[in-house]
Amino acid sequence: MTTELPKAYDPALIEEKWARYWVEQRLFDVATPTGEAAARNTFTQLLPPPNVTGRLHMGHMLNQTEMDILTRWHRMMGETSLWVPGTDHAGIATQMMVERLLAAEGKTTRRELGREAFITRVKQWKEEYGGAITEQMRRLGASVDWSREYYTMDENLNVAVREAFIRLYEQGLIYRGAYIVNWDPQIQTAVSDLEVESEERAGHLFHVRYDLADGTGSITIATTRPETMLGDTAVAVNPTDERYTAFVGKSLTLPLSATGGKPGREIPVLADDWANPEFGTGAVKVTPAHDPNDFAIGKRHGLPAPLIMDAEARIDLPDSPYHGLDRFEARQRIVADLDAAGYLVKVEDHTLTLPISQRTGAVIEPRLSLQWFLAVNKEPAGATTTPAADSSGRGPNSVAARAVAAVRSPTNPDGPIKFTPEMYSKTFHLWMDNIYDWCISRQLWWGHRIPAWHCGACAHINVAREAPPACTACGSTTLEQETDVLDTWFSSALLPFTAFGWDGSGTLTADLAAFYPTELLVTGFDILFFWVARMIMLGTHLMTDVPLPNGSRRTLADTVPFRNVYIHALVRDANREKMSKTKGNVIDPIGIVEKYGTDAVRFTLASQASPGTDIAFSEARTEGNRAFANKIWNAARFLHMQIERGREAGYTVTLRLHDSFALELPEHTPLETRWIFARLGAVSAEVARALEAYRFDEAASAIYQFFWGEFCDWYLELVKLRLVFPAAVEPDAADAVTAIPAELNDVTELTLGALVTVFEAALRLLSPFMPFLTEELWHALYSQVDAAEPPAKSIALTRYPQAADFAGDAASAAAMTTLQELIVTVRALRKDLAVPEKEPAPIQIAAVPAIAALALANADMLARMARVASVEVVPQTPTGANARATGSFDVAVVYERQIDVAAERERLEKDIAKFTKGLLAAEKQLGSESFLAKAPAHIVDGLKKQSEETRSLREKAEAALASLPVA
RNA sequence: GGGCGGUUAGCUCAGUUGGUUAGAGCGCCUGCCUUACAAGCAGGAUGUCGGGGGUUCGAGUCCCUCACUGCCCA
Repeated sequence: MTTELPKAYDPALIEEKWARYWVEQRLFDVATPTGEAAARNTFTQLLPPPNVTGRLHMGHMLNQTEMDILTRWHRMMGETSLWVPGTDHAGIATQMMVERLLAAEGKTTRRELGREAFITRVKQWKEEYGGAITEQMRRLGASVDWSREYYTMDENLNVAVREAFIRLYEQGLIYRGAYIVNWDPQIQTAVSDLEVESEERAGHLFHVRYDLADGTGSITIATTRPETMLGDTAVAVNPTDERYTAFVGKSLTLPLSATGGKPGREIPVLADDWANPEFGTGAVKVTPAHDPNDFAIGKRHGLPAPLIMDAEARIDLPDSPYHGLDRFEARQRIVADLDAAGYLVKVEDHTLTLPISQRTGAVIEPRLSLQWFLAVNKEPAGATTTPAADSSGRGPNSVAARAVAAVRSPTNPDGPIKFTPEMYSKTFHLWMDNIYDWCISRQLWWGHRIPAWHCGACAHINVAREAPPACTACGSTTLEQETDVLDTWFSSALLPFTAFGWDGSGTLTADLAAFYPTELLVTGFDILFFWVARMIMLGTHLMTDVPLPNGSRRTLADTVPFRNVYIHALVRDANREKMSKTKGNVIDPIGIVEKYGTDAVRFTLASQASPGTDIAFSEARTEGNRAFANKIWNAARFLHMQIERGREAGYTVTLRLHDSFALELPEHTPLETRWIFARLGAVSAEVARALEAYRFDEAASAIYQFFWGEFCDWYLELVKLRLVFPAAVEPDAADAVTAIPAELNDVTELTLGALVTVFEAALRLLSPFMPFLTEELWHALYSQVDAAEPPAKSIALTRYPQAADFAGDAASAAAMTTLQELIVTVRALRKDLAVPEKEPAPIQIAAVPAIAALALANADMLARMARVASVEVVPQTPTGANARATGSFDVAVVYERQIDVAAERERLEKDIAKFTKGLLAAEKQLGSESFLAKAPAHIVDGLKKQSEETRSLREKAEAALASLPVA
């Protein structure tokens, strides 16, 4: 059965079909290798889990394209190539989405529904809609192992999260404490520092007078947040600030605090270095419960820290006239009242930097609250090595210290984890050097609940796997489970081992034995700290207990979650603007895919994915790459036609898949076929080199250049010379077949075989980049050649082309290059001479005997490619307007038509100027003693040779110019 | 304020440890509907490599400095 290829390439007709086929046939499922096979011929990657609520964006598509290219490449290189997909339960995002849903449908709230029912509702939502983003992944052809798909709220994750928590708690690394956290009043939870962005906004600096309690004077403070004065417990001035020295130790009466006949509250004036004499008035109010810096001051001076706002950031002081007001409303009222009471000294315009919640966009309210933290710099209890804290005071076995040791950098060359581009390791270390404890609790309902029970009697915290029957401290049975859940990133930090069955027991599962550490993590810079750093911290800490397959204890290098991290660029819009919903410049990858096809978009992303540079996504380039796909499509149609003709002429067309054919070419193999195999080998080597270095752009460009610039533009045109089928020679003649020499027949058959062999190999080369197109054409090709089944269920399961698969033939490659140069020169000359395109013209060539012979021997090639009527070798260099000189030959086109003298003059003068410039530079260097003495011989020789050549070219150009008629 | 990048053709970007006359795609100009492909073919134009200084026989590449620009952290 043969497959008819439609005339035009239409990705819509093929992509969905193959996407479905790959999933249904489970082609990329990986069985756990055991025994010998487990001995590390694996390539394993973990998909950075997209939020289950998410929709695919360009960043995902870039990430997945890169991961898929590598996965497919390693698979085709014969490795056990495993790519594990999954999704993240995304605590805040998911909870918000379901809350919005509830509001929209039934006008109920989470609280009205209750915790249990709400969670059930979230799970329902996930069942129904949570697959959207993985559906999109399937559409993109991601060659993942769907049988291993994870979800960070899966039951096994729950067990693992609990075990990890308990372990860290028992080691004294998890603790609970009252600290200032970033409070998001919209969703009413603490968020980590990483989840806070800062934004500059226009605001005011309010100068407020605080009077001394003894009435002897006043201090004016400056604040951007006057509403927090309700919680002031001091005013601080710098100890070196002479303006205020006399005030230190005295008491101030807090303005507006005298209410209902009660006297105003008194607060002390403190000396503290934090007060900046340069800023504002040099005196700052101190609100320990609502500002991180003030909190630190409060700690230093033992100040009380009264909370003045509730979880929604409304004033929460029942006795105050501001009770119940939103913080911004309270600000206005308080400023008005201060003004009315004469305390407001002045108001300045001031640009302030506001902390904004990344998830909700709400202004963060720093708030004192009880939270759970992971101590990152602390030595774990029971650590085996003696703590010898470094200068930073960080324990050598602390999670941060191990993570730092794990990442390779110029200062840490033995680190087992290598970052690409390397510069990110600097960023990583810089961040790690300043890291502080990670707030891991969230006041949400959706997430892994913290396994702790508070004793109602003695307040002891019981951390346990299951609800304990009684308090372990006092025996009371009044226990209440902690309501907080864990930060989403806590569970995703465990993924590199939970994905392979880690349950906290220290058991080495077969999957862990085979796949941990994973080989590579491909991700964006944005989650370097959120996720990458935390995986490294928890992996290097928790995996120490799991033995190696040989039973020995893991060293640092075996505990790391991955050995390589490739950080890719950000995809921006065509104008290099960051894509954002508010700007409305978000490019939906699915829309682009529908317009141009997945293959074209993948190829575009790959070809622009140069490390360290952001990608300005270009639709024009995508269009160009769709044209590339179309080009290949049409090359396939050409092949099919030739195979059909061959069959009609009685040939058997055999597709000899990477067997000896490409390596041992028969003696009568024509030049162009020797050349194309040599090129195929060289390109295969280049692609391998590029992919090893994550140079997707170079790999893509090498393949593009080969497929279009060499295979299509040259080889396909040249084989038309060879594919002379008996019926095609003289369709009417009865003796057509006998008119063809047997030798020529051999060449036809050989060329037909070479053509399909090269094309099939080129498809394999392209396949990781354009999996759909190549799958379609590969199957179609097998249906066209002799009836045998394809050697695999998919091109993705075949061998990747490698340099050693093809005959290298340097002599043929060089000869071909010379002929190409000759053809291009003749074409250009013909154009200058305005020879009509279809009119053949003779040429004259002067060159060394080998090149002259080459031209004569390949006159047929010249005829086909450059309409050369005949080749005449002449002893003397042709000069004049119809001649050109190159380093290898001089050639003239014999044609009488007058040329454009002015244009020719201009061209020659330009050439001469260029040659002269080059010559001058070369002569200057060659005339320098020190150059001759110090430069390596091959540079000197090369320059000499080149300058001789340039001199000769310049002479010829001058002669040509002189021979031009005077204008 | 601290840190890390970037500045190369009209646009988007390559350019390995310094080495011969700096490349690609897109766009642009000219001519072709050549039976695989007009989503194509052939030919062509275009750069004081951000400015200045230095090291070197030799600098787009290394160093200093300035300018502009982006990102991260305060």
